[in-house]
Amino acid sequence: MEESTARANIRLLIVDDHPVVRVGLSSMLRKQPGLSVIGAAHSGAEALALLTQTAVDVLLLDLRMPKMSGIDTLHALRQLPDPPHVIVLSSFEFEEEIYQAVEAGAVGYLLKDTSRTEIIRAIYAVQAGKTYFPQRIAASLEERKLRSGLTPRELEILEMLSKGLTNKEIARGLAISQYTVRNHINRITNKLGVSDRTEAATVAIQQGILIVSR
Amino acid sequence: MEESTARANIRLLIVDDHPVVRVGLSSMLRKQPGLSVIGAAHSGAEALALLTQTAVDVLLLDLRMPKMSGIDTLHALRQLPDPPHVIVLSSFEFEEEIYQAVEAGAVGYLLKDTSRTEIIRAIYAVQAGKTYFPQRIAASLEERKLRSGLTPRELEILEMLSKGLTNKEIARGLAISQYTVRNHINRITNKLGVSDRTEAATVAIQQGILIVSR
DNA sequence: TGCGCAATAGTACGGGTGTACCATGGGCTC
DNA sequence: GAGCCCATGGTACACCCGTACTATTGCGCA
Repeated sequence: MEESTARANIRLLIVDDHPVVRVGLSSMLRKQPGLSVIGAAHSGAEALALLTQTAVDVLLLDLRMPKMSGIDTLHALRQLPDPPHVIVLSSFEFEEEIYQAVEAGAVGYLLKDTSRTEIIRAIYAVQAGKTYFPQRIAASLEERKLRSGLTPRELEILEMLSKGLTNKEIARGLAISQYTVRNHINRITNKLGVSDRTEAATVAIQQGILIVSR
Repeated sequence: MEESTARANIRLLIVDDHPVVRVGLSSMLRKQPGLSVIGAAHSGAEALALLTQTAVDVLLLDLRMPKMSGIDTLHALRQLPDPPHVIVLSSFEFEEEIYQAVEAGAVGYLLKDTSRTEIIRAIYAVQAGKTYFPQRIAASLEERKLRSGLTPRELEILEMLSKGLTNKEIARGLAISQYTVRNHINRITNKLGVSDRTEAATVAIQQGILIVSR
């Protein structure tokens, strides 16, 4: 909780492992009346440490960071008594990533190619308790599951298939029949509108249905 | 050509579609003695227009931009009478991308999570006619082809296979025999150390051998 | 209670895939 | 010219895959 009347400023914390982005965001936001950038952390851990000492209203969080990812940080933030509103920053639009971030508690999402005005708009929106997603993303967040339409089981099999496992191997791994696996894969390729398992794997990666870990 | 004695400053041009990055780089570099940021373009086209009017020594170029990509911009730059030294900027380390950039004439490469000091070091290096690549990347640039070891033909087939084409379809597309295609694929899976065409596709995407266009 | 859906398992069949070979010709280098 | 790699084409064989069905079970929702 915070003193409600004595302060007009929204206190911001920037978390990004890229110096360029930290400097860029700070420069963009620090002289904006109504906002005050109280810090810029280079890691989720540093941000959490800062948050134990200082109250923060809105946190701008990079998703892709080494060691502790943005998603990890989001999970940790939820343990705090009075967590800030988190706007997630990402360089590319990777739907699975956005989806995970929202599940983990993010209330806003911005691509890094967003204008100063829109960033500020997003900050005010989330501070007011609203969510802020670019229209296209708001729609795709709803439609994402429907779009792929894959069931949990199908996603599981899709992931195994993309690793080069045969139907038999997948069947063994899941303790089901190879025929069932084949049926699942048949539904997967139908739903994705692709011709075979190979294309299913690449399309799934492209669409962010599958996350490739490097 | 440029007046050789009257100027000590290295003239920089920043090209990035992300306002955050433009502001960040400008802030980082503009007050550095010896450097002078003469502009920040949001597209390759804008940069090329600027270059017809002003001489630039070093160009900091984002690879991933809408419409005209960094690679496209590099190709266009090579047509200029006195092209600047280009340092390529990227958010992620995608080897195929770096490789293409180098082929297209980039002499330096920086991840966007690079420190101010290292960025400045890179600028001075390329201005002096040297190349600048983080050590790991310099090594991988050499080893990349060896690591995958794929021939041009194999890469071509790998790309087609990842789109779900069958051996016959690939054969038809390339006007060769399906047996030849199968032999190529056999060599591809052997070289990549994978079990089948599906895993070959996903591994190739992971390693940046294949670029997924969204 | 009944309907729909997900997950399961199966059969039948045609065609694709992967492996292990062998073989030839073109181009490049020593 | 010999040696090497690349691309090409082929045979034989075992196995995998994709499609088209059918069918059963269990869960959740109306």
